[in-house]
Amino acid sequence: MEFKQLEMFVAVAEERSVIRAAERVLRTQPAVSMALARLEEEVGTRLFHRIRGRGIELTSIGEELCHYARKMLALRDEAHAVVARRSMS
Amino acid sequence: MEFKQLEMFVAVAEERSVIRAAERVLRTQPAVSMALARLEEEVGTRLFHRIRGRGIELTSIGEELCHYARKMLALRDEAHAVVARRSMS
DNA sequence: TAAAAATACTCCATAGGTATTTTAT
DNA sequence: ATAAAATACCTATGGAGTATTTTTA
Repeated sequence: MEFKQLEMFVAVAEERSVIRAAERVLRTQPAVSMALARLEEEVGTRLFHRIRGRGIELTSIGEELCHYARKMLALRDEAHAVVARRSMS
Repeated sequence: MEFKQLEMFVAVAEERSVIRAAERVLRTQPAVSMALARLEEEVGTRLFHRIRGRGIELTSIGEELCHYARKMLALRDEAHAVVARRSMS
């Protein structure tokens, strides 16, 4: 599990689309597609329902993971901010 | 910021030694040393006081980041556990 | 001179890009 | 026929190992 993966995962969850998520995170569609595959591989479960030609949306386990993903990303940002603030004062 | 880096960072903080941290996380001393350097580079601040020939210990900013690091790692583990539990039931 | 971290270097794994294929509508 | 995701293939970046150097006590 990597922060980069989590960013892509959350983007796909929110956009309900790999292509749009890819634009948002400034990567290509295959890069995002494979990142999801690796994440699912790692956790050993499907995180999305794929509807070919239509889109993609979270499974219920995916939704649960998505909550955690957001928390982790938020913590990372907060950590950055706190360190940045303290290091300049 | 990567989870791998955070694991190494916390290990060094707790062991107060790059060498011992490296053993603990099953990596080599230079690997850990460079991971710390990259993390410091990224956040733009010193996270440790180096006492050559003696050891290494957290700066006050390092301590603050260490709290966040532990939280992020704990969340990751919790996320794994939750997904694993739900995916088998 | 011993103990610990940093640096130099090399190599390899893999994340990511381009191109293409598959699948559902 | 279109739209979207998956797959194949290739390349380059950078993480990690071995060997060595630096530094302080």
